[in-house]
Amino acid sequence: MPADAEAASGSPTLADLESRVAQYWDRTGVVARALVGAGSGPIFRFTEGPPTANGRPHTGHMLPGTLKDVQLRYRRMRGYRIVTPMAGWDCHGLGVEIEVEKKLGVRTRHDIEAYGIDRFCAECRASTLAVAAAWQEMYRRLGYWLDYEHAYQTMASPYIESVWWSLKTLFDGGLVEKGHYVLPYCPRCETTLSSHEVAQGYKETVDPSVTVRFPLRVSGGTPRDLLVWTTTPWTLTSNMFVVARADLVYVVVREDDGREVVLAEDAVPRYYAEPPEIVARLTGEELKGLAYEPPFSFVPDAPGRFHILLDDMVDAKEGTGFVHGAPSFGPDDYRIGEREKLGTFDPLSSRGVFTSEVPLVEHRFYKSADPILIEDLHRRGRLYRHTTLRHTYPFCWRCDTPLLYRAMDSWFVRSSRFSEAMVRNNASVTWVPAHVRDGRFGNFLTEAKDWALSRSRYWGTPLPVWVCPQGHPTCVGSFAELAALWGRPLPPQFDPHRVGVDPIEFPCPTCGQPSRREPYTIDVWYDSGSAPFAQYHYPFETGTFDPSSPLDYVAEGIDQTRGWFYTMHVLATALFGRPAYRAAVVTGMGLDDVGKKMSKSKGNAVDPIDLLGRIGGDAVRWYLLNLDFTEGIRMSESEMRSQAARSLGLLTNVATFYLQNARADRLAPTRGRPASTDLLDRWILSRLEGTRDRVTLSLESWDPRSGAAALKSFIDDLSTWYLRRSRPRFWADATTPGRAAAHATLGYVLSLLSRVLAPFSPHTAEWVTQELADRPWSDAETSVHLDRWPDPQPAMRDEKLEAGMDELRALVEVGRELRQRAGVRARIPLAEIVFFGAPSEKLEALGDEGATLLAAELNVRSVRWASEHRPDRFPEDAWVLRVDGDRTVAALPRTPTPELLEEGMVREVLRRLQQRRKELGLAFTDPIELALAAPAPLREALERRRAMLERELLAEVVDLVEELGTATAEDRTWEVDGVRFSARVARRTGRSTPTSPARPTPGARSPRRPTPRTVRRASQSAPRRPARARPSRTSRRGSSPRRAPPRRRPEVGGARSRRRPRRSVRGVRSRLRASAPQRSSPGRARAGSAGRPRRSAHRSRRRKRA
RNA sequence: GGGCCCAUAGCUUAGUUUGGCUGGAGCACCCGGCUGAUAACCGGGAGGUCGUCGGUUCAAAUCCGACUGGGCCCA
Repeated sequence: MPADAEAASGSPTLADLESRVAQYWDRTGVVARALVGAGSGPIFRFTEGPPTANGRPHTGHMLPGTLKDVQLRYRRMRGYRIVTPMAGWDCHGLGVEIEVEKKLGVRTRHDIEAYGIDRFCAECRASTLAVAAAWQEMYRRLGYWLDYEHAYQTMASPYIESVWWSLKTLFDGGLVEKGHYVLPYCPRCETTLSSHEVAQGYKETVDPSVTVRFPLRVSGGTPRDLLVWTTTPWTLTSNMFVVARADLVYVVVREDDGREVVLAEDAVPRYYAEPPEIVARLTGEELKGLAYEPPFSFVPDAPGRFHILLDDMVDAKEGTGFVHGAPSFGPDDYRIGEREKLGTFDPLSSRGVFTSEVPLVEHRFYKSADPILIEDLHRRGRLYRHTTLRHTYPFCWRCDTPLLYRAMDSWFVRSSRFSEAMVRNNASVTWVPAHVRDGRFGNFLTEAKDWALSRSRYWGTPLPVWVCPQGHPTCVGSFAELAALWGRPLPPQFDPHRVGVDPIEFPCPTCGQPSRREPYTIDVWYDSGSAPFAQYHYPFETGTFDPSSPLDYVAEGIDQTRGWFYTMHVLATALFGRPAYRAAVVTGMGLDDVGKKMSKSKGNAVDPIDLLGRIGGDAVRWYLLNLDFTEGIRMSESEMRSQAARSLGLLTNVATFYLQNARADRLAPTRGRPASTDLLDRWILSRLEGTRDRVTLSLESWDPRSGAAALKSFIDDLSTWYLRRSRPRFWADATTPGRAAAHATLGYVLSLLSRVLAPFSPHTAEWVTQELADRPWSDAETSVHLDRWPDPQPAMRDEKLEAGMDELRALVEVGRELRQRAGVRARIPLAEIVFFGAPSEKLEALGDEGATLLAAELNVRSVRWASEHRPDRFPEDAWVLRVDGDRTVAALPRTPTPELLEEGMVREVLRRLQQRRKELGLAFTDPIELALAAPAPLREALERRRAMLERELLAEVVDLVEELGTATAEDRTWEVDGVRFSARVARRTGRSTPTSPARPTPGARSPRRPTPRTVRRASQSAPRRPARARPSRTSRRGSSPRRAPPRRRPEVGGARSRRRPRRSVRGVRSRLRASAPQRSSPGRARAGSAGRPRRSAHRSRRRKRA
């Protein structure tokens, strides 16, 4: 935003403000000081969830960063020592490899090995660092303070050594084992895939849908066939059993050809249009153990094979109620095969091609074998039905090859063995939102499966297990241990990646034969789950890591429940027997501004760094913190802008006001409670204390939303009520005590508010703090972020006062509405407003000051309460407002007295001249020369108030004339209520330093007479610029007739309907009603009839009066 | 296909735990007013099938069920 925008408003834009603040932080080293922390305070354990370094950050990543930063700033201000605010990068993994593969133009494992694993990994390392730099830049602009210089990296040797230690610890406890397990496998890439890779590759596809006869082996009787349905006919080559469900009802159906088939009763409608002839009904239990003829003869017969088994995996929602089992090609199949000790049969090569074990389709890719196999079944009369099915199926997200689930050798963490402990440990975790604990996360734990750890890849932590030809595994837990086993020192630049460890062989400790490393890397999620201890190189260096203590706080996106939240929890439970964290906050994912998931392919992804550069980190943070962040987050730049303008912009404006006015008196903001007895001062201090309280509570309960809402509402009250009503005091003469009290109060409020705001909007809070400081922006290394969190000050809180003010503000609304309905502008003073009833206790608590405040806001001379609601109690020529339902009744005189009218007109003139001053770009300290032309009555009225005009306008010369004389382009003419007047305003030339102040009149408004120093400060912080050219409102008003207010009948009882009032008007009104005599008046008119006022021209009447 | 969560005005949302006043705000829009920090403020207006359908109840945004749409996770 250009500098002149700043000048126009007097406040900087958020983006400008932030760059100034960021420069200050850089220059003074405040960040480093804050990160070091208080030193002696209680420890707050924290670990930054390491972003994966294979893709640039997107806007969704700003949310967890914001939440974490809010909490860390708050804890620092509470005196905690953050252990540790270290940034971290998750460096390994297939994602990084793929980036590098693209860059190098290689596709297959063979290509990589030809290129050289060492060179390939070096590229991976470089790629990682480049991505980390982008993350750091995003976080920096967001104001997320971490120690980036000492960021932990999962690819660093010490980190890897810690991971090895943990693996060995688990291995020694029997929790890391080699197993044979069914995993998603890409036959083209020749590797298993991790679950999140598989999730990326689901696509709709068409597969064969075949129902096959499995003849039961029965001696004699009618032949009976089990009907078995599958969409993967190729797996029938490896069939070993059929599964039924014990409690399912199966029926035997006699077909037209006399054969009998067996299927689940629920499946009958899927196979028969007409109800078939059913010859028998059986439960699954009764079918158990029956033998059948396998569909093919490739699987050797062996005890237990080719029988009906029972399992709950079966249901009758689709298919026939029988599922065929091929242990090598399905997780359930494998589990049941293991249970029944049936062995495995896998006739596929590593590239997914049938071997000679299945001669019928030898050399065929598994998918393309289907038609041949189906044809063979058909020829042998085994095919019952053959159609196709459209469904979703996983494909390799890299090469689009259909994946297969296949039993493979793999290393596992046997997490299923300690799932109960994980559930137990989870019970004490505070989750936000709470349902995650027993919902999604809890479910994962209860059903925890073994964790497939090994990957057949290159860029990752190598699995530190060596195996000899006898199959004796040796798990290595440290570099020193490896050297000892090897019998010689590791090279000086030892790299524990594959390049460094693959060549190492050592004699098996058990049998002495040479052991070679298992050629796997481990799942990257194990790396990041190790962060809480591995970032310290525990246990080789203990540092501040305490194995018995969970982290106090973590926050990440909901996608991490199965990711980082889970792996940390598994490792914390297995290694340390405790939960991984005490509080976990889970956020929704980032969506675009129409609520769709952001993705590069859709082109709707916004670059967060660009966004932050445009609108600033505080605007983004403020938006995120005021949302329900547990749901999907719409990243709407325009919303961010407008919400920030409404709160943070208001605050900077209030601060600017304070600086321009209050600072003139050299009043430094006090840290102690200002001693003012003024009603508004006491009120805003009470509101401040309440706000501090709510913010504290929200941050203590890990959910900043209610705190942000409290801050928003406070800033609104500060600007739109406290400051608006306090302005006259700021303009009072310098010697007036009320002025000093107002200054002290506002300064104190801004100072304390900036501390409470600091965790939420660190830049804005710092700006306010610096601007208010004795030595602003000095190199004294002061910062609001080095301040302490404000202590509770219960004495400052006065809830009765707040309640009373709420009622008062509700009455203000009634009064304003009344004025509008009566057609009397706010600028024209009126003698009184009358409310019927008695002021409530709450309102009474505000005392005379309350009445004065109410009168001032409504521009009436007095506020009167009439106990009885009688027409003769109304003011002369009353205009009565009655609020139906609540039936607050209030009245105003409709006709101002001549004196009041005159005063009002003078104020109209004054107002336009002030506007003119502003148009001319004059500072409030610039003196002017003024020539004013008006018809006689108005001119005389102005003449009588000449001194006041001079004061208010800082006009050193005032010529009151009938006509301005020779017209100039600078002249302006207005017409108000039919009265025309003109003015010529010019900056007073010559010495611009103001001369002596106007004679102080007690209680009267007077312009500030700042000291020269103040003038300089004011212009420094808010350089003026020429006024923006914009259409003159006054001329517009002059040329178009004012919309007349609605006519109302002045009689009592004019009813109208009213939508729900704001604030607690209701309470005020119902209490008013209690004392209103005709509360049940049957004459109450229906809304919309008598109460609906007609539009009518009041203008002529007002003109007449004028 | 399964699990968890969500759906209130064009947008952001309060209210849902524990059913009960006429479902409140803010932004944007229209009319009017005010304004010496303000892109602000004040009054009025318009804008809601509380996602849909069904159930429980004297009474449902709120409790229950199904469905639709969205998000995440799993398959």
